[in-house]
Amino acid sequence: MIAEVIVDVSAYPIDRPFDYVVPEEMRSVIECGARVKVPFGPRKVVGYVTRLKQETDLANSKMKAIDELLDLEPVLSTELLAIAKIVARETLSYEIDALQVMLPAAMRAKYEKFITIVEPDAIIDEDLRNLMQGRTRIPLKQVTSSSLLKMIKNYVAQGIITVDNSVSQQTKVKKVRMIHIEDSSTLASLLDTIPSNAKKQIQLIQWMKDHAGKSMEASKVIEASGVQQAVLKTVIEKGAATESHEETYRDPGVSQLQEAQIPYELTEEQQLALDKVNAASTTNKAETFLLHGITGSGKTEVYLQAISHVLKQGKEAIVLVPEISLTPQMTARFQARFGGLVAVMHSGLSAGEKYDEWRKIHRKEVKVVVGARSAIFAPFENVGIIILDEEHESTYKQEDTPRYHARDVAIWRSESFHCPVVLGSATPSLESYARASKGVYTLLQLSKRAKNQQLPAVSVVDMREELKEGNRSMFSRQLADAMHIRLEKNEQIVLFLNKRGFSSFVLCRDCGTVVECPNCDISLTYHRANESLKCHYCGHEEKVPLVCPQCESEHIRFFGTGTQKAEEEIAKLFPTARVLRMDVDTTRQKGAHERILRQFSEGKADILLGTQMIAKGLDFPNITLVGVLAADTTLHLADFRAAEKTFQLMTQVSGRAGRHELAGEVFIQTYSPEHYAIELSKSQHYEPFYQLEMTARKQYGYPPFFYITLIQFSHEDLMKVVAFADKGTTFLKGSLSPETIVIGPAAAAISRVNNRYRYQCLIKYKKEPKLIDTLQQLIKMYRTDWIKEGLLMSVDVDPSTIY
DNA sequence: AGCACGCCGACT
DNA sequence: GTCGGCGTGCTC
Repeated sequence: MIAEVIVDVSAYPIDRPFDYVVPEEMRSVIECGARVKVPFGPRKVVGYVTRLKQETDLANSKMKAIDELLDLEPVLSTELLAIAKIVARETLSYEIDALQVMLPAAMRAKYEKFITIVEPDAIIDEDLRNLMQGRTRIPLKQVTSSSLLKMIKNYVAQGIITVDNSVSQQTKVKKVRMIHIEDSSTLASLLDTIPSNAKKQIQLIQWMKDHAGKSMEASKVIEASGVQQAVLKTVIEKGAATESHEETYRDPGVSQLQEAQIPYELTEEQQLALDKVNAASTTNKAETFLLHGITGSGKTEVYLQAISHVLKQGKEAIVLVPEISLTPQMTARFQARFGGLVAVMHSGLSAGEKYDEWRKIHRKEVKVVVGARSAIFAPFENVGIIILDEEHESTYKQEDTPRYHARDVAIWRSESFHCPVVLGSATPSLESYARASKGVYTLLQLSKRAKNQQLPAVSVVDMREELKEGNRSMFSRQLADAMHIRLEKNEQIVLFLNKRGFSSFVLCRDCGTVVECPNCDISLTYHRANESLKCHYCGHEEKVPLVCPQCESEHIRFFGTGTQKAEEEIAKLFPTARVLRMDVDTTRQKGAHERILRQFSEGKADILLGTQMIAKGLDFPNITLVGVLAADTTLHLADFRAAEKTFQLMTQVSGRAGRHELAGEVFIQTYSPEHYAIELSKSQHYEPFYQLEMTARKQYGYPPFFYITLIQFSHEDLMKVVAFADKGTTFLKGSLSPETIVIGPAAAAISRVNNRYRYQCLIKYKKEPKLIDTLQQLIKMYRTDWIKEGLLMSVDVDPSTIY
């Protein structure tokens, strides 16, 4: 028997299956999708079995045998193996990368070199003896001094020391010590043998008699009986109980926010949508739905009931949410409805916790997974429905290899399982809405709010007028007045600002110099907390200059507005208001999101001030006012999705107000009130925005009218990057169809990051059968020659941003 | 990607 | 003379 193995080496010539002989003893147990340890060249690596066969063209003499079978139960189903092939092909990534992305990071192999002393007596050196401390095998990386390293090399040559490579897994299954208490008669007779001065032992056995025959965790026994660890140990040795180590799951802690468990009564629209989705799941139809529902229209309830429906058929459900730690309310709702059947997967979990959640899915102990992007690869084998909430979110596109889009993977998987996909959004991506309009997806509309509340009244405030009237503050008079009223009424306010930090940049008013990052072509951001300037691209940090570095003028000051600056201004204007700030700086700690949101939900603050992350999912009854401090920030980005992003953001943020009994009001402050993305977010009407934006996309040749692929080049040397970008672009132009448009090369919007110059080239096409092939050739040239000259090149099919 | 093999300069 | 620099080529 021969196994085709994809080995854990990300390199161009290695990106193909290698044949290995399956040793006799593995033949009855080995399966596709299992991990194996194999010899590869002079070393050992982990690989994935992708096929088992009897024949090979390869000379028998070349073939080696599998070293070790790592999984008796395969970690990847044949379905996921097939999906990995599709992902690798469509995103032009290595198959091994596509396979690895499907598994929790904790399962990835760890490679470490070790040195082993074969002849301890031959080692005379004092330093080496000290380092070894009597051990015969230590990791090579513990040897730090170069003189010792040299010496070891010598010993290796003489055969006194050997170097070996260990391939281990980072995976650790958490074990707990369980105590199994004997029956009461055993305990009673044991009690007679305990000397009367051993009071603690007697106390423990007495306690055990009340719990005779039971099994419980050692820590619980110690806590409940009130004795020390040592006493327990002695008593066990005397035969009062037995102990064992059992597997357990780490407890990531369930969100505190709870919701009603009973399904809500559906509105007519919701029921209609649900019926259509249920019909598809009942008849095993791979149909993609676009559930377009305005904010507060109760999309989640439709998801929940559609999931109930598939669970009743004995199938599983995958639910994707943009980034789950942002919406603890969402998870809480799923857990309240489906209880222990839910696994949660998001970036806030530790590697061990993720691994445990993965194992619950793999063992089919849960039926529903709620998670961020990578949860699309949940190892279920009988999926009945896949849901992507907020389908327009760009976080569904992975920004590094494999650059897959969860929406695409969802549709591929739905075809394997013959199950429906539900894409839900109040502001669908133009691509999805266009597909729904063409009938590729089935459009489901929810046009009314579920509890029949009014949409909030949205006002657009022209900040140019404010400036003219002499108001230089970042709060317009209208917004400030509205805030005063809410504060008096003890209602809550959400303020949205799309920028963290204190202010966007530092500018000299005499010579116009903006302080820029020395490594990147971007201005630095002022951070109040440590009086520093930070680069958000490379992490460069420096002290705030007191005088202009160019002209030495003292008239150097901060411009623009960040969340920290806003917080300060609020303190000045509304001294009594209690403010919570939520941005990447205040939420870096684990659980900080939940803590801030809980504080706000418990009414411990009047104002929640935050960036992007507060736009989604907040659902608190007492929020009646939403203010967008600067709507323009996303509008003028050099990206074709800028208008769409702005409209989506405005609509999402506005949707936070007045979701319950109290009516909501929204103020959008902007310097471009006439822009259609802002103008139309006032009414929250998606359709007119869609029509206008489609006209613009058509005119400029962007998605959904054209597909796009972005090639990025970067090099430390400006001349070299230009030369390579030119070479690449010329090649593409010559190889692709004449109808395909190749734009560039041009300098990227941020033309230098981390001291590397960046150029890019954009391919636009409606139909390009040669695309994948041509890109493969380009990548081959890069991998074989260009990379050696220090060039970095990336290919992004269907990029989320070209900026 | 790693790792071994192999062919030329500066040191004990 | 040897140590070690990194160019070249291979991995079932």
